[in-house]
Amino acid sequence: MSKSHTIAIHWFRKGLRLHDNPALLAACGQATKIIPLFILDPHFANPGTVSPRRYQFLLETLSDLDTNLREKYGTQLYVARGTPNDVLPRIVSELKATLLTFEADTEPYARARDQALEIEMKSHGVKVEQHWSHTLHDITELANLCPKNKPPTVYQSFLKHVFHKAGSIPKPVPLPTSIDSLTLQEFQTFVTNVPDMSIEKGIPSLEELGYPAATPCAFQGGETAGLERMQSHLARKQWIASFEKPKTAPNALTPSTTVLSPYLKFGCVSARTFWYGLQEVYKTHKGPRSLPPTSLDGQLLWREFYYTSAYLTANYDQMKGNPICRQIEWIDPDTSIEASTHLKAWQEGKTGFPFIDAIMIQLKQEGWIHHLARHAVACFLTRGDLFINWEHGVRHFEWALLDADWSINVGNWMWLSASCYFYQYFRCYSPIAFGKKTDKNGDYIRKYLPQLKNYPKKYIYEPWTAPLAIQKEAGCIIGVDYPEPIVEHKIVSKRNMMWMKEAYAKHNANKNAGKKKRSSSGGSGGSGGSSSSSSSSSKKTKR
DNA sequence: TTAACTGTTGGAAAC
DNA sequence: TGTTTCCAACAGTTA
Repeated sequence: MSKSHTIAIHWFRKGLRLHDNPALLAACGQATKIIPLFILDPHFANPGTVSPRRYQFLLETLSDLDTNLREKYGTQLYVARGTPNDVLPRIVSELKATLLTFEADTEPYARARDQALEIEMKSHGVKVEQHWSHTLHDITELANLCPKNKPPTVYQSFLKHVFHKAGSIPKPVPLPTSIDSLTLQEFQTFVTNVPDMSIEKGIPSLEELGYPAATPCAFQGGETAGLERMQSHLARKQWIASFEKPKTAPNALTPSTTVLSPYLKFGCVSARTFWYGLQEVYKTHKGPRSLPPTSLDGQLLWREFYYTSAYLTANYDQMKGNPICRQIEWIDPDTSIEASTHLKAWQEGKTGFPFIDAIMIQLKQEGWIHHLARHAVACFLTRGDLFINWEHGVRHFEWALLDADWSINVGNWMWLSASCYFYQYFRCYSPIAFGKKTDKNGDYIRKYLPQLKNYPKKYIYEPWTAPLAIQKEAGCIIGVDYPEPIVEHKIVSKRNMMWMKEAYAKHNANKNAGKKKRSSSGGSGGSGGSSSSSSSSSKKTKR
């Protein structure tokens, strides 16, 4: 079979795997020589926006990919430093490559980057091929199926009217049979004009990127570790078939869910491979299975839901100018000293509520917390207790989580803050009661807040209520060795519900005013006018 | 148009 | 110890 290209570059971004990688396979099918390339973009290689934990996970993933390319295909991963839109045109023209393949990406930064790149590549006479393999379906296809191209906000109707109309989910593609590449020496004889990309340096260490040295982590990055994790869970057929997310514990000492999210985020594990693995278990398992939304395949469907919603929503990651987001007058940490202190206490796990603080410490140490733990701390930061804008929560999670996924993270924050998708603001997580349901003894708190480990279980969730004698006996004085609670939950949560009620009333008033205006002006056709204008007048004083 | 129904995962008290 | 009931009551969908 003759191939129409001599040299192709397969650019790894997400999709950091060899299995089910249609873009890589397309490169192998069309070109004689393939350059597997990763680019360390300074936009991401940045201690301010990516935690050391997640960067370590990424570097482990790159290292695993490199090893697999060497051992299975006799090639390697080439790692360049620089901005992709600068690096790629230079490499392409040095190597005289005529094909560039990569996996499609829906995030705004990636969309803008890829669009500019595609134009640039065309001017070099390079064919660009994007393949959809990060999600179950091509997100643009799902977006096109959305009625009036409106972002979905209700899961069940998304499934009914959008997802189930998209046809069957593409089957994972096979591994490449071979990947013929260039040796580093050959590569370097081609690439003579780009010394600053440091390709010969290979995969960097954390220190090279300005991070502290790597430390042991519960979750090892990479396709190999990800597939092993997936397989070991798929082998527990009864557990897989009966899985119901709301029934798993946020404060289990070993994770009560799969922790495949970091691997799905980086594409170490293919969502489709996991999907079909699950379907195989459901098919062969005797007895009933749980169903979406709470089942494991239901979790993958949530992912499609948020990706589609994010793709169709302008200004998705902010409140202002975001058409699906309630406009709420949150207390601003930039102008309120108290709110800024509160935000900092929340980030550092020093709120004085052990359940909240233990979660925030686990997040910092391990880079992963259970979904319901995310609920508890997100509710606490926003409508539950501190009444701080969810955007601050997004930013902290975006920095700290191994699985930080823009579409899902932002969506969950809007959900929890009752800004979109979920509106029952009077249902509020208690920072004291919620954790007790699954951990009466407070073992989770004892693990992550060792200063409290000797507290009697009666007081472990609210240590400030313990008599001084007991505090002394436990070796931890509240206000000295562990903070006093920064707010009185009962009082602020009631106050916040009132504020939420006001914000909702205002929203409805604006909506109705908009309706009236439209009907009186004779329905001039122009849609979506309701986005702005809610927060203008009448400033409440909140401090 | 209206009204009933539904929405992945609440808390606290009563049984 | 586990299940039921009340609390106070929103938005989006469907009949």
